[in-house]
Amino acid sequence: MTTDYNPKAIEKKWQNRWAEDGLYEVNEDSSKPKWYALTMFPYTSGDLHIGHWYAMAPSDVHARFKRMQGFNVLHPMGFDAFGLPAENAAIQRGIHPYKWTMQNVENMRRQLKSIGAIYDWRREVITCQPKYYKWTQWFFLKLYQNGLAYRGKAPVNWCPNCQTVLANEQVLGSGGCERCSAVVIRRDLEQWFFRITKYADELMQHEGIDWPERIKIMQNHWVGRSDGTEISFSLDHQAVNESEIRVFTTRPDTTFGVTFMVLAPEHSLVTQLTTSEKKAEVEAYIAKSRRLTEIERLSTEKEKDGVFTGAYVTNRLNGDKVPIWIADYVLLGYGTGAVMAVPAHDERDFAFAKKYNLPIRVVIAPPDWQGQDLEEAYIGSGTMINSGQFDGLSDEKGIEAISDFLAERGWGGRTVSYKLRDWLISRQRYWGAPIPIIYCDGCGIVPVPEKELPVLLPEDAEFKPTGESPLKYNEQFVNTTCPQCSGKAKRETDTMDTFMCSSWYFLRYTSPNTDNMPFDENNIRYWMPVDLYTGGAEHAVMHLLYARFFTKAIRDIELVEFSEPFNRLFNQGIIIAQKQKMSKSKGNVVNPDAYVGELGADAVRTYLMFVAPWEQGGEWNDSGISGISRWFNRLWKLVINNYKAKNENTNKELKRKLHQTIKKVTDNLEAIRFNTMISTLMEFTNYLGTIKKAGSITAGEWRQSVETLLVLLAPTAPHLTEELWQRIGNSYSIHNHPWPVWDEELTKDEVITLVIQINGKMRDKLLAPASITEEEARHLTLSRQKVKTYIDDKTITKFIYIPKRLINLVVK
RNA sequence: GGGGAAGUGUCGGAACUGGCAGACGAGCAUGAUUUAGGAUCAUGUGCCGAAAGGCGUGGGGGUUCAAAUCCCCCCUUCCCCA
Repeated sequence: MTTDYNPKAIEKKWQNRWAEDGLYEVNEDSSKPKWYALTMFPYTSGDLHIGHWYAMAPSDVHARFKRMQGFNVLHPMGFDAFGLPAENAAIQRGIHPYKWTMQNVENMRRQLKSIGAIYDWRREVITCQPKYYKWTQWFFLKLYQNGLAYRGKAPVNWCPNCQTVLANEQVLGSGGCERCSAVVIRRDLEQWFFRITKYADELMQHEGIDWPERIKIMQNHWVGRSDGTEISFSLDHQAVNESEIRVFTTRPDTTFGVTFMVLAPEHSLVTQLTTSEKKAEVEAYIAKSRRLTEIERLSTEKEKDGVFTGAYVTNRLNGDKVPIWIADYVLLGYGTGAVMAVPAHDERDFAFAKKYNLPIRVVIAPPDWQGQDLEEAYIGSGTMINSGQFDGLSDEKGIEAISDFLAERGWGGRTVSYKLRDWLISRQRYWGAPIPIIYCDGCGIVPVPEKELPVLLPEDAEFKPTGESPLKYNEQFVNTTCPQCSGKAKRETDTMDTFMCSSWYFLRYTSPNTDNMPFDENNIRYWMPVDLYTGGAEHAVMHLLYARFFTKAIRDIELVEFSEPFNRLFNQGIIIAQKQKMSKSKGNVVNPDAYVGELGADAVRTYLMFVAPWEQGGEWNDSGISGISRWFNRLWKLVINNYKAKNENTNKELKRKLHQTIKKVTDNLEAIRFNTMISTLMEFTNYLGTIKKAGSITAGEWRQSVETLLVLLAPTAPHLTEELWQRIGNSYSIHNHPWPVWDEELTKDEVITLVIQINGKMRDKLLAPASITEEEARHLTLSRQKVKTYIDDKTITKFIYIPKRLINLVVK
């Protein structure tokens, strides 16, 4: 039976067979080492594009490799199914979010199956299903009971178009909404928060986990720990109870240079402090700054402006009266919402002082400074001056000395500040997990009892084009009774940020059908933590930081025993087309289904891995994928057509090439270097091609070589190899075949090429046995005719010999 | 402005701890074969040069017997943050 390679037919055939046999069903098995290979689950957008393939196909290859190596491999798949687009579809097209989402799931599941991955669909997780979000709510209650969830008022990013709160990460650099681009404004709302800041320091520690350096750096920037000093300025004001205003600074050594103070416009003391003649001006300024986004306020492009409140504080170190200003470059949420301004030594303060003609007092002497006015802020180091008893100290020593001095007198001291803020999880939306909280006039905030979970989303919700949450107006949902006093009460109508759903889905895969707990303890102990987590780098600070926080939080609640969910993280790059990111508007979107239909899933999988290093991302190119197709066709014929041996002696070179190939393919897979792994397999195929023509190995060697090649290629091209495996008369399934091992001794070359350089330039080559000594090499080199013409009448001043590599003669 | 990654043929990309630059694939060229197909096979393909040879990894300098790889300065691109 010799037919042509027909990927369409064989792929369908084997996918059906594998599904029928449950070949990839995975169960806990303590007799095998486990391997948890996780790919970030996709959002239910409706269509599996080439970017999904780029994320999923290579990770499946790696998981299959581990499986063949004898690991019990969990490589699950599911759907991140809550989120705004489903709700927009409901508003625009009148289709219920659940229906829209599940239709998308159907389609994407079908497309996912065409990849030919080892997903065990019995373990599928869909976050919008009640059996899943019941446990999302349960975790909320656990966090609440343990003081890690709280309700608070806070200025939030509000998109007037979507009518919802956005996380900082969801606001574009331009200050627009991530989804609709409308200008985001600031607004105060009662919200639910998770106390992620409690874990700020632990989140900056990545010891013991193998993550890309740049992701760790990005997370640490996001947490933004800054060690500094808090300084109290005394306040004496009849309208205000407080007797001080505290500021945070990393430069307490410049405290004698403070010439004004700046408060955030939202600072709680501003209204009381403002004098009557300044009131109108201040109020106008506050109104103006409310319209600006945080990004705009902090932008270095924007000129710093502000308003004097008419009030003063006193600098305790030198008794100076310091005027209090407000300016929008100071944020309430960072530090104390107040900064001491030292124009001589801070760029922003300098610009501000120049603009409003405020004094500039130098307290750190710049090099060669003669007392003249500064042209610009001096932010470098130097000796303290104009600082009373601290004069003469270096700025470094001054930081210590002043901090200590303040601490002794109770005027402040060393402290730590973070950029990280608590995680705001409330969303004024329908399509998310409802926050399981009830508000009772008598009892206050009452958590929904566990036995009443899940708090279901009402099916009869009405989706208004205004975008307001339908839950708010659903009487049946809102009105309830208090679990404590049985009186009339109202439900929380906000739902949870979908990052909450994705903070624990990897736990659910271990026990997707456990119904009395979110997961089975034994299964968690068996599978977790994830051994290899792969996905896009765009999740560096959001999902990955939240998932780490969540894990640490439930560790402290004693639900799990580990601190880090993902041992090794790997970020794949982005697949582009025609030098650009793919997008519908550019019309350069590559549709994987079309290529799968024509050239096969195996070719698409292989091409995506071959095109470039996975972490780098690559450009889709039609002639590139046809190169893979050609290789498969050649391989097909090579294996199918009979081999005629013209030699009965075993071939040492073949054995060496075979073992070198096994070694390189294995090492490359382990290191996640798929492109070179594939080129190694191509080289071996080409080598077998020349062997076949010559008939230079025995029939037994031929069979062994072909079988090994198929096994090595099996993770990459699972359908093609299964078909050929069967056609050469081997038993089903190649995917249960153990991974080949190599013999290090057999990989070593017996004959080596020594490169001969003269003065560092390559002039000649020498074939020699690997066992050659330096003396022999020198002798052989000097007797070469070509070498003689170069050294001629010159003298050899140096003879460099690098065993098995080269000889370099330095001549004069 | 700060942080990170990267610059290698016509293109995607190889090159282990410094040791033959350009593996593998694409493209192109020539030839073979064929019931003109985006098939298959063979050969060639960094640049200059007739050749000998010389020059070549963004640019400039340095270390070294030897640099794509290490160090310093500069330029460009991309990503993240402000």
